[in-house]
Amino acid sequence: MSTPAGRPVTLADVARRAGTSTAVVSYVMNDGPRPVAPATRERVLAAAAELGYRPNRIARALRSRVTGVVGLVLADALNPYFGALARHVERALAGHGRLMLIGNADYSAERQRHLVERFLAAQVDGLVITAADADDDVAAMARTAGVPAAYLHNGPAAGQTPVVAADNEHAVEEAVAHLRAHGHRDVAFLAGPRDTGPVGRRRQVWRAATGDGGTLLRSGYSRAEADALIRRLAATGDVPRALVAATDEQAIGVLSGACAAGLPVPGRVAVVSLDGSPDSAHTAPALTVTGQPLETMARQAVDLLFTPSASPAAPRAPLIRRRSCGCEEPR
Amino acid sequence: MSTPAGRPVTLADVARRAGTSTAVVSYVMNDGPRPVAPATRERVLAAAAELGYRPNRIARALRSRVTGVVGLVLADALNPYFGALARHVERALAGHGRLMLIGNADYSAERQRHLVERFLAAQVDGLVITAADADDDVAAMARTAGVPAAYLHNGPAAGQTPVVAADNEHAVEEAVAHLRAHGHRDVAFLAGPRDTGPVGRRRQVWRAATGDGGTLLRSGYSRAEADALIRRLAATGDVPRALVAATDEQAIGVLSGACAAGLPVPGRVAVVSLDGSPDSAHTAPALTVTGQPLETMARQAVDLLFTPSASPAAPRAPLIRRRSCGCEEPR
DNA sequence: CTGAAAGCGCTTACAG
DNA sequence: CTGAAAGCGCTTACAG
Repeated sequence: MSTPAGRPVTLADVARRAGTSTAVVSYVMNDGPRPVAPATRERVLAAAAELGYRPNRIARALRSRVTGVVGLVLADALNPYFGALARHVERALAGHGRLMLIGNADYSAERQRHLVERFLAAQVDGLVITAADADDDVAAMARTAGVPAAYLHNGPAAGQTPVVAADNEHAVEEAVAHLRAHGHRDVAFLAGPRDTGPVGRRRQVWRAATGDGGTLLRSGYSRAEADALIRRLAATGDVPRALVAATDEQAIGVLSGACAAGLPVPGRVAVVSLDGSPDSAHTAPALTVTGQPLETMARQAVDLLFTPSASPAAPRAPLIRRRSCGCEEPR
Repeated sequence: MSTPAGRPVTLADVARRAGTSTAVVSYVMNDGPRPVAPATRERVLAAAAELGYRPNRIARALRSRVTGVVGLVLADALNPYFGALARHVERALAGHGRLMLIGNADYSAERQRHLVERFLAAQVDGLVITAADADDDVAAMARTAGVPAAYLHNGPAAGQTPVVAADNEHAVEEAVAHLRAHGHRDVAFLAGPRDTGPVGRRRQVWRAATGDGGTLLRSGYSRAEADALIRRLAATGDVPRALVAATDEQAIGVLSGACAAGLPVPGRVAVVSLDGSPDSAHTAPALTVTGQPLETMARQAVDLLFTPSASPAAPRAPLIRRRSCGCEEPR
């Protein structure tokens, strides 16, 4: 709706129509901070409705220094794990009445930095960062600007900013123990290219849990790269009998590579994955995973923005038994 | 960076330090609209750097009526098809120097309306909407507010707002023809619960292409529901020999259901899917799809915001031959 | 080429 | 309980 002039309706228009001041209109639109007489309130509400008044949040933000917007920097928006995390962050923010600005760093430290700069320029009320590069403590820029920030899933452990992540140690131990219970002495591990971040941590815990008893495999984090690795290994008969994949994307690549090479899962190679994003329940065969509590993680990170405190205890990722490990699938 | 007082650095601070006016500082920060003497420009730039000045985009937005932010309303952020679309929209917007506010409607008309309201209140410069409910022309609210909008993938055909979508007619015809070429006389179709939006259109085109020669199946749009359908059909031996799935999510559910039921794909049931999101290349087996040109679609929708015109021609979704239809996979 | 000043649409002390 | 007015940090005619 707009005034006859075609100009958007402002507070002043409503005040004029209701025969009162802009202060009073503001008080009724915001339910405070001063009381308003019921009769006046009614007049204001009626005027606002008649004119189709929609408050300008930008003007409000400039004056009150609260934009109602929080920025989320994602390492990789195309990865369903991060996609699910983003969805949960949006929902947690909606619970606080906040809108979400989202930006994708595509694993580039430079883009990550650029996004944080732009979000701060946009005067976000807070920043959630799933670090693309944990060596660059971009949250420090937020702190300097007085903007609360939290890392989610991955972030520099040494910095001042809290890092919310699942209990990866426990998850890896569960995964290895479960494959052992299926009778596998050697449990291989499919790691990323380098051992950084939470995925690097998973690799270390696996080594501690298996001693010298398992093969270390590496591939990029995409389905395509894990798929290619398995096909290559299949050509020489070197595919392990049991495997823990560092991420769901890699596990899904293992499944498609094994399928293409004619290697049955779990018969020829048993697989357990460590993310547990929603997708993992509907692969062929269904993936046994340690299910990261994404909703809890997202909520913890968002809550940290509004009530600053130390990093909360890392929530556990329970083992979800499905078919890929060798368990019978429930019907 | 901030002033000694701990207050954020403003244009006025920079002007004071550079010994000039705020107008001139604004001219150099924005490279216009008035010329500035080179020497003055240097002084301003130096002062800004020394103080760590970061322009307040909110203040700029209030004055200039340009926020630099565009809103994206998504029908379902957890669906990789929409996730990939969102990623492309973000990238296209970055090309125009815009940030992206994102909101998830979860297929609810009410939430979709609420998000558009909030985005308009946030004074977005434009709105891209993948409609959750094409019966409710929410873009009309944007038009009233003078904000450009475009529908992407799904939107009301009758409205004033352009709808960008792929050429679904051609895609379905290609899919059916390809399965026919593999020797299947009967080509079934897995549709959604109701025939609305582009997916409903696909169903109609399939019927036109097959006449009475194929079975119509229906399930919800989630992997889980398609998975359950196939298991149910398998129990009675009613799984078709060849199937076109309306969406990737359903096709992936078909794959996992068939795997669980011991039905080989493509041997027992050949599958072609109509989305072609990135995921579809790494399923087991890899999905043959008609690959929607998501990047082109996203770019078209975004460009429409900045240079209004009629809906562009629907880009085609080429058939991508992989394993699930019965083709040999390239090594 | 530069500066003084108005104004974008709100919120909020302050005075009544 | 209500109103007149200052001010958030910018941009941009306007005058010089």
